[in-house]
Amino acid sequence: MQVSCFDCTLRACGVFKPITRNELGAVNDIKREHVVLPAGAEIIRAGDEAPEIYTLYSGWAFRFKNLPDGRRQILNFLMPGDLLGLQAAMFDAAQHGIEALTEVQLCLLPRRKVWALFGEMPGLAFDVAWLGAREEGHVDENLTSAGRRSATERVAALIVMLYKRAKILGLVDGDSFAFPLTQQHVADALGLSLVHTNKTLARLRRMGMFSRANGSITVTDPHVLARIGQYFDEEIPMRPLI
Amino acid sequence: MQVSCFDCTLRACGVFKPITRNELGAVNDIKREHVVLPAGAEIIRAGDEAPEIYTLYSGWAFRFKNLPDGRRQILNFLMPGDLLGLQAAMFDAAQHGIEALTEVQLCLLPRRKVWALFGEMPGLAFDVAWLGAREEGHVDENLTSAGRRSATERVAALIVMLYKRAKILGLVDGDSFAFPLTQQHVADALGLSLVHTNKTLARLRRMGMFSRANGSITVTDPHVLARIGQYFDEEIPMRPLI
DNA sequence: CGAAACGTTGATATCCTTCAACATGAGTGG
DNA sequence: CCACTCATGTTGAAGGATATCAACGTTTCG
Repeated sequence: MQVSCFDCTLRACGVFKPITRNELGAVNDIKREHVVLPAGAEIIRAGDEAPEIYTLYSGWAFRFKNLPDGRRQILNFLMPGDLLGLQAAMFDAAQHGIEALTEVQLCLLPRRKVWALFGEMPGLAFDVAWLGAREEGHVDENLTSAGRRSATERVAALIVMLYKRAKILGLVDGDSFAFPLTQQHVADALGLSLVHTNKTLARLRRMGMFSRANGSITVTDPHVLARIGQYFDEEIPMRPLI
Repeated sequence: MQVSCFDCTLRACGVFKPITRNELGAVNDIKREHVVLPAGAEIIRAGDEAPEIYTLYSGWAFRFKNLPDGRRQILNFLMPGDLLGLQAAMFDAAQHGIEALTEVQLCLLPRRKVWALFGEMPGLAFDVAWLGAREEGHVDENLTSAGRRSATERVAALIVMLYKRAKILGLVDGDSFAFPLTQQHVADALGLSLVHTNKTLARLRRMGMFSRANGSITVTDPHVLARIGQYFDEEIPMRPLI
């Protein structure tokens, strides 16, 4: 199990922008525990007061909102290197839930200490804000899907988006990567019914856009899928530009 | 025209959390220009490189994305006290546009100086991150509308949301406030067609939920409208909790 | 083996979109 | 002052995309 931030394999693979040894030490100092939770675990519950902040070290999770009658909207997916609970920690109560999609390893960063870090390590404060802005960008894209893309476009755009993120993290092998979402997750992320999601996935599969086997997905041609999904992002660079 | 941050009428009306005289001085030092733009002006264009950051001093604006074929999704509305262009300034190019909904007054905060401020005034760095998190919360809510609410619920939720924000800003008189959106804006924010938006608005109006006159909207009963819209927020406090 | 979660498929219903036409009001130039 | 245009709002009819309902298949796992 991961212990010291100095040995962090995430950092080694270039997920984070380089930071100074001082900054890394400061992060290492405030990191409290290394938590492991199983798939399906609730990491943050809507309404939680004073939730903590975590770095997702391994595994996938998702952020979501529920309407009073139980309808669920997934807001965005979280992958290694993402910060969990930042928005929630800023307010007096979490406005959303976060649930683990796979087994996850989390690095606990007590909120008070993160705020304290703002004063001591301004570079890290910037990085925290940057991670928040990147997450907002993902939500923006998902809102554009739910609001203005057809079912086929939504599914295609979602798969490409996840593919690109997985690729950056080095999780893509050939053109395959582990895909832990059920069709219900896809439906709740895209604002579609389960049945229609199933039929849309089947259509794209029959078109040869992707294939699935033992929990993995293989994307035949990311560019074609991006065109179908009307999805064109400008590669967000890892290193914030100051 | 507004000149000094020390005289800022926004600050006087309690929109911002109190900051120290030092912090205020620092903000005042980096503030460059006071810009006035007419309704419809593009404040930030998607693809802009190195856009600046602004505080919206007066007026309304909105943030949006376009698909290649022109379909438009409005991501969130911006009201006085909001920070414009923060997300865009963090990356190498803006992933969205920002357009003025009414005539707007903007306070220009050069991005480089804002980043410099992170080092000198950690309290302000926190506030910037907090404003970003609040905006993300608005996008979350809009995504939940587009993905999981019916047309009637979406319209109701949008009106209540804007009502509550306007109320906090002191823009609500009785239960009326200036409402500069066209039905096309409402449609693009909610992911509905213009025609269906019109009919849904008409239905809610006939139900007596609200009325309109010379650019203003009057909400009959915010609580009823919130119930129709399945919209229940916990009042986000002005002052961040550290 | 049985149960539970997940996936698939067809039939039917409905919400929302699209198309088309017209109404209203503001601004503009003759 | 009128004619004109353009943006915006309104309404009805028809079509289509997506939801809902129902049933069954498949996989996983205790």
